[in-house]
Amino acid sequence: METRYNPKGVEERWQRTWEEEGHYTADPSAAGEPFSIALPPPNVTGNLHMGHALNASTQDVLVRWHRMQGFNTLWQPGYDHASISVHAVIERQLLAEGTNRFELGRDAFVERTWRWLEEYGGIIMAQLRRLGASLDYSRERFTMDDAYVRAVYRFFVHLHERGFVYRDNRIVNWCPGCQTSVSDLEVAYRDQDDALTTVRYPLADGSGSISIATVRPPTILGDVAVAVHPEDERYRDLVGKEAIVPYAERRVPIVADERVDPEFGTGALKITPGHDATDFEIGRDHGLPELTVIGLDGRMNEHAGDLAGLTQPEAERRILDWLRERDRLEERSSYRHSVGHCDRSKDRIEPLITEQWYVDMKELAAPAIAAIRDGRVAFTPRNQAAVALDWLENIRPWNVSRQLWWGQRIPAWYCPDGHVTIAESEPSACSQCGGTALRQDDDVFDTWFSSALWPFATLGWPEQTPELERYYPTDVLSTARDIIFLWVARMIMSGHELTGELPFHDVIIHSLVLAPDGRRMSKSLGTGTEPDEVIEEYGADATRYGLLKMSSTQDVRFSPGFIDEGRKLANKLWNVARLILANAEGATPHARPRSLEEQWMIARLDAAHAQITESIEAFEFARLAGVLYRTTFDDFCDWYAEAIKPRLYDRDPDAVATALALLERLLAYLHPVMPHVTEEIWTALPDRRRRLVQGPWPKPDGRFAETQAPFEEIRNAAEIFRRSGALVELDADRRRIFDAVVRPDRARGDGDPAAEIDRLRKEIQRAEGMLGNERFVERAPADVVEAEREKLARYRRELEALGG
RNA sequence: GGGCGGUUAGCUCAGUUGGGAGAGCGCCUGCCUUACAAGCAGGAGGUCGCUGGUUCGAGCCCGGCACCGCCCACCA
Repeated sequence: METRYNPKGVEERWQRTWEEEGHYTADPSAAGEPFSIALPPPNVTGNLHMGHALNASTQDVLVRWHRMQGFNTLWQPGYDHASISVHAVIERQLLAEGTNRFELGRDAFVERTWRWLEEYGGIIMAQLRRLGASLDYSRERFTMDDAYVRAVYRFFVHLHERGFVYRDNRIVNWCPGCQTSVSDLEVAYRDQDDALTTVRYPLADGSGSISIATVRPPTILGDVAVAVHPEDERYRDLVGKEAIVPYAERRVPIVADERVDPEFGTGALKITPGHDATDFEIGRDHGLPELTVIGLDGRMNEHAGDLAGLTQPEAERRILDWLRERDRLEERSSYRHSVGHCDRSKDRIEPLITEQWYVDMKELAAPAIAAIRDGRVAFTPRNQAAVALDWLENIRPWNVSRQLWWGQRIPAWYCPDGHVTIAESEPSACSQCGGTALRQDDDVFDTWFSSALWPFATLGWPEQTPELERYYPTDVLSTARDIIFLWVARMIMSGHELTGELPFHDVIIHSLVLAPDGRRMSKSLGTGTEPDEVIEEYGADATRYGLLKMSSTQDVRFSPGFIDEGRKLANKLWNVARLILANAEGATPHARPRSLEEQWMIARLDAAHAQITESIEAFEFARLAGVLYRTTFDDFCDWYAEAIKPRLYDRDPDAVATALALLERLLAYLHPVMPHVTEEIWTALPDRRRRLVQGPWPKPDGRFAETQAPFEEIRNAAEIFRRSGALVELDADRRRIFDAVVRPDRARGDGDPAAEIDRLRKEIQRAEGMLGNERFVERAPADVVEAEREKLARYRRELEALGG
């Protein structure tokens, strides 16, 4: 064995072995309590980023831990088809080839996407393997699998039968780049400087004018009204009159509406229902027409008169010139406001009125709200539940249609008479008139419409498969904060609605990994660090450990320091194993822990067992990593291994056998976090009949809890010795451990006893002060007071030992 | 506008019912010690953001303020 642990070959070899031997493969017919997690499906085109790696590490701890305890585990992998992201990639290619999807045609486009995915998609599973994620790779699912599409259709038909599905002309967030609508949740608002233009609208009766501020002059052509606040004294007299829209020279009513902010601009608002969400609402309430002057391509459309066909900046120039010539341009000022951009393409969102499919979610939200409220779905950290609840309680209709080609095409068919038939498979005739010339809807579903079914559609729903029977509901869902609404809330709703059960009972919201400078990790900003690079440099075990250590807060800056800590831990473990194994030849398998340090180490492992169990059950992975580090470094290596070293060199059979037994336990505890190095060492232990990956998970011994106190004495004595060089009275047994660990020849011994005496006197003063305070003794908890008494006694003993 | 989180050592972060300020990295000193120099031993370094309050006692609980990050929301 080499003196340094080198993870490279080791990790790759074990990853292959575990998978080939089928340790990850779930068998619904096998014994054991089920434990299952559905991996949040990464985008099929995506690369593993730090957030994925962190999330996979935490899930793998849970999965491996349960597997070692004999649970029948399934960690379900798969991909999301990510319709809009994939579109962006393919369309960029087409653009480079001087064509576009419309020239190519729908069938060819979809065909090309499939081919491209076969070649370039699906690299994340390879990256997850490299991390050591124990997913059942044989069960990979895709949201575009035939069976999965059938589940999506069933979902839609079900919602339709329940009466929740409808079509409507509403204002949507239109992305001109992607040529589709996107949901509110996929619009990112960014501050941007624009010009605020104040324009005079003449009153129709010639009695004057009303000034209105806008950041988008081209939309003036779509104005159908002017609105003021009903309480606004300045304009009270104008309500009910008419104004003339500039350029269009159209007469429109002046209405009163409370949604107008009298403080903003001039206090008068132009109403453009076709191009602004608020205006749309106001327009509907006042029964105003809905006029669209900008087309799906972002250019002025046929309703824009002589401006038709122009781009918006061109139209804006023409309108401004027109206004200037007639002295209706009152003011142009710089104005900073937030503007919506498409999350995917970064194009500026164009609010437009289009016909879309909607799902009324109110009834579906109610059971989800109840489940979160009463804890049947518990969030960790707890406060994230409030975030989900707030959204669910104010839930709005879900626009589920997208004007894209890559995705599950909406199963709605139109007959020439305009009737709509919704069915799970292509109908032969219109459900209303029996017409047979049917045409399927062109749109596909919002990507999240299919991911909402992930925990059960991957298991074969709506078929009653053995997998569904055995592994559903799943146990835990682990994901990042940014998709609580998009995904988590919707899974809860759809799961309850379709399966009658909640899809999981725990939701873990893990930290967001930021770049070292505190910004979001992003390839385009050059602030990203790829997990692959980190694994290459430090190894998968170290990476897993480091990521878990980073997982405790809401946001965390990526720092290699934690990964390096993991590398140290793996190396330490490797070397202490070498120490024990180098002296283990011919060791008897019977472990008889006789000495104090052996018993103490068992007690420490018992304590670790309890802490490990608590941390994992509470999903406190950073704490788990800390416990493992301290148990390995401080307890096992610095104290126990040092103390037994002389006996190991003497090949004391009991010491060797005990050391092997304890190492075995330590390896098991570390395995969920650092599977590779632990399995590698495990295999070198004598008489291995099974893989560590299959357990067993060690049980606490429980016999030696009382050994902790005398061992503390030794540690305290060593502490004093190191600080002051003063020798401390110990009995022979304790003296032996003390000598083995402290090694006087190594310690400097030139400490200052006077300083230590000073320190102890201060401590004694403090403790005496507390214990002398009547209110403390009366009011503080009894165990706290007792602990102080013990400390005081100890300090006094130590002081005495120093001759102070 | 509403909500969530953060502010502790030079850096990244722990700190579990309020009771002796911690870890890793970095820095300084001494060691190639028969597992490990990716190591060992020792050390320096902090008014726990500011400010009131509760308490015998506050990094922790309550009020206010400042700054940072994120989420939600129809400000033209």
